[in-house]
Amino acid sequence: MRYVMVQIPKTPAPASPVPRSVPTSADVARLAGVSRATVSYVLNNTSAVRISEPTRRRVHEAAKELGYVPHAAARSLRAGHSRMVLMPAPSFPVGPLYHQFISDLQWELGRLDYTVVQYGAVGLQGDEAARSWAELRPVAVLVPGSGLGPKGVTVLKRSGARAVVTLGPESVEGAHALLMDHEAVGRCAATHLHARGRRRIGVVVPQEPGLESFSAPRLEGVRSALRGTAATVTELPLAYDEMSAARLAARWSERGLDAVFAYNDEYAMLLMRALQDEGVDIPGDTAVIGADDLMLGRLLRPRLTTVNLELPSGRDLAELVDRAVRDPGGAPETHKVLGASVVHRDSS
Amino acid sequence: MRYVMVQIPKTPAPASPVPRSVPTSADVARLAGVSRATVSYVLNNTSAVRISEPTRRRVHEAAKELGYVPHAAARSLRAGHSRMVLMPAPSFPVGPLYHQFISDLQWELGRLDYTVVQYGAVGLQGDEAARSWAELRPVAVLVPGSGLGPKGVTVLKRSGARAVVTLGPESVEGAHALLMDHEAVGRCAATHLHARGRRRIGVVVPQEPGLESFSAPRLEGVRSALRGTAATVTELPLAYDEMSAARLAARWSERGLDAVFAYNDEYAMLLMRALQDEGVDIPGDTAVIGADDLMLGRLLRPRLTTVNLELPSGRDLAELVDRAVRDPGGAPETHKVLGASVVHRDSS
DNA sequence: TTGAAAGCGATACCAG
DNA sequence: CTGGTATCGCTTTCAA
Repeated sequence: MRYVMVQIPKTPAPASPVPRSVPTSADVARLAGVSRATVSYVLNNTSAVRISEPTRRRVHEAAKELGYVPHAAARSLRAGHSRMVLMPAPSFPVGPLYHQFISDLQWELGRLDYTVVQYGAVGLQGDEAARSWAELRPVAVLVPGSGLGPKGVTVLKRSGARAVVTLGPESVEGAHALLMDHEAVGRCAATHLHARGRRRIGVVVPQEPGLESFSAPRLEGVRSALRGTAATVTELPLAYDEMSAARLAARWSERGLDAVFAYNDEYAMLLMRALQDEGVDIPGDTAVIGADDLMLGRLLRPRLTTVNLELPSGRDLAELVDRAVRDPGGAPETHKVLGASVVHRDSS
Repeated sequence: MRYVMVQIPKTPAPASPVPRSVPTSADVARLAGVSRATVSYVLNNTSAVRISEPTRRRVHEAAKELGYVPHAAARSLRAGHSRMVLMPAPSFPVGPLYHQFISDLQWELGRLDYTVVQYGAVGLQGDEAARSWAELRPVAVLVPGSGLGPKGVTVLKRSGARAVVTLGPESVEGAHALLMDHEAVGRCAATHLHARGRRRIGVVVPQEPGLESFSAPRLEGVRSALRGTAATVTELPLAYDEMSAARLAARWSERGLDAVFAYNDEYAMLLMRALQDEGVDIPGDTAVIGADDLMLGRLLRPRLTTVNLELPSGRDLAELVDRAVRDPGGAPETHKVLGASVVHRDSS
């Protein structure tokens, strides 16, 4: 049942009259009795020009009185460039790890005097999306996931973006790349399980949309790590709810799996609980390993073994962006930025 | 230890030459052999004017050849308004609930032809921040949390924002408000615990910064629900790590608490595990209740009792925004938008 | 020390 | 049907 918003009756609303028009620097100039140029000089503290103290005061007072706020679009139009770093808002559900990363990044870019803008470009696909980003004339674009093609990169560069950085599984021609090597996550998990004697290995693949670009390489990583061994790999579709987990667990013994890599800790916890409820002994009958090293994984019993992922520091990425902006001609850099390492606990 | 980005050696980079200048509609006009006006008509499908088919083709071809992308800032400068809905990126860590809400909202506003932009204004405080938002001349501003004062609202309105909506614990003069009544969450939890005979009630208060604006009202809600009863309320500071939880649990018996409301499910899970490790029986010795109704709370044993929060639908909020934009003179609406209800499981 | 004016890119009015 | 042109708000050169 959908929750319905309930309006609270209002005390006689003053309904503050909408100001007829937004004050411009011309209004400030008029009120202060100076020219627009002078206003600009004063408000921007232009050092190339000296303005008398009385004039400065008059301008500042006029600006305050009118509630003047400069118009960013007009300014950057005139300047011919902006310091906006655009980031399409990720369409997939992000975990705390990624959220922390974004926050850091915003902070660090802020320190370098960039302005970070997350753009909600829902509904547009690939090059369409790139076009709509280009309309904002950002100085740099940071694209998470794998939605950008070489064509999109060209569009962005042609429209003045001095740096295009992708943050995903593969690098794109012409753009800097932060390679999130999700295959390494799968390899890491698989190697661990194999080393501990497991041979019939299941891999959970979330059914939630938007996660394929992570789950597919993780699965492929498992496959590649086990290639040439006697171990088998079984794909296990799983939705993020208890029913789906129960269904999977109910027929567990039929599959004869002795280990499972569960995509991440959340799916791992879900599945582990369902298996335990079915009487499967963990890690005796089946080993379970997750990924992301969530705090909560340590709370289950047995404590969950996991693959710890280390994202690049926001600072490093901010510096990469800044470097690229300053030297747009430079060769695209490609960095591997997923430190994957097993944290062995009790579930494997 | 900080993970260091490793650069991968590049094959001889073609270092695509930066295009000398960004194509404008004038360039398109020149190439197509028409005037800028005609270009504008063609590319915007202006219906008030008929352009011959051959001309249209020439314009489209020229635009494609040059990779022309219109300049959003110039356009909105000329138009005198934009359809940008600005949302300061929340500074607090957001859960899956909130993330889903934002996604929905973006989608729904997109359907109404608005463009949602999350603005990373880290480091600025209150009215400073409002000023920097106003520079972007958004048509509407959606402010999560409690960082906006009446003064900020005025600044935004003066600079042309036709709707200002706050999404937080209290309403602000002049702005529409979506009241997230976190006190209700605390009241809900406290009432439940009290009804089940608990009298010495602890309330977890996270030590992580940025959460005060949620935790304080939740605590106050507990207090107000128990006012006039014999029950006592004890504040329990807790950081989100196992050590902190263990420390708290170690001295649990001294406190003689028979119930705890743990801020949310994550803190509840953390604390519950620590208590169990100390031999505290749940719910026998101490009842535990969380909030947010996370999937993972159902995985612990005993299953975690929680307060389910229902956020408004993105669609409702999108419609509120649209309504406000169309009728900026209308009285500010105030809606209560947190449906809080106890989900009773086994930990209480 | 201050002011006049050009121009950033796109659009819409009014003539032709 | 198409082209000139004024205009949005701001910065910055050049003159005064």
